[in-house]
Amino acid sequence: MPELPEVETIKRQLDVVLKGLRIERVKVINPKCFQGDQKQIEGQKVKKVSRRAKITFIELENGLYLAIHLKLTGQLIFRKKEEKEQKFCDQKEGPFAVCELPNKFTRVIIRFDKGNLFYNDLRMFGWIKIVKSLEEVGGEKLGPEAIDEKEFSFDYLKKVLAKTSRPVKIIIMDQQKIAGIGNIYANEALFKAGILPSRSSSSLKGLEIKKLRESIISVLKEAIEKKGTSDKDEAFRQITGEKGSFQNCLMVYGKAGEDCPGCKGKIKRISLGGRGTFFCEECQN
DNA sequence: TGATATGTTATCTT
DNA sequence: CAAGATAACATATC
Repeated sequence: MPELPEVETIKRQLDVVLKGLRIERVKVINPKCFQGDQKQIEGQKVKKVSRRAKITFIELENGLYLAIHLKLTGQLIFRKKEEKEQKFCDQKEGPFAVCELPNKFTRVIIRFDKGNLFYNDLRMFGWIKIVKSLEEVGGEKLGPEAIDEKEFSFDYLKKVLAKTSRPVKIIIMDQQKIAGIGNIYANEALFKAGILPSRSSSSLKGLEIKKLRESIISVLKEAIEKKGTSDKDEAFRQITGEKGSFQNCLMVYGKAGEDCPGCKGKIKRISLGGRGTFFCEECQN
């Protein structure tokens, strides 16, 4: 699902494509997904596109932002006006195929002078909000960015983990403590660090904390390079409609019953905090 | 048919 | 009151 690497991929691509374009009209097909008065942004030019945690911000020249959260199944697809041919069509068309746009899951269409930005969202958990600041979408509550090596320091992580005995996986997924990690990368980072997801946070030793931090940073950065994860059923697409490729690099996520890549054992699955949790009992402790 | 998937928040419990 | 746990949100898939 869209976590930091997926949103970063979208942010980078949108910044290139939208910068300087003018919003002509906003068509809200499903009002549940759009908050604010679209007249405030019609006619505005895009200054740049940025990201905080899993939220994308389209910054406009009048100082307003379009804040977008994709939640579980949101997609942002940009199609140039003259681009009739639909690229990156899935062989077998699932609910997340973007061959034809708009489709039945298109909730908002933002028409620019040079193309259309389609917001698709099957489950409609996600949203687009017109805001004046990050605070309006909870920005002040967020912890440091998980890929910010300065802010997300060893000392910071050590301090956060020392405060609680809850499972370490739950803590690293808590956006108020560290921003950007979701279920996929929490599982992957813990495997890479050799730490069981259920381990009490306060029981981690200095060396384990160091390894966990390094694993989080390296997994996220590699996933950004691979342009995110589009697993079997997954909604995530780049703004062209193309899938990401980090699903080919997953070690444990979604692999219950399969061989562990590090030993002879099998990947186990448990539920932690109501989320699927994947690990190897041999390699993680 | 019902269990399952997920990010965030609201709400309940300790 | 805060921390922690859990339900709710929507819907397609197996």
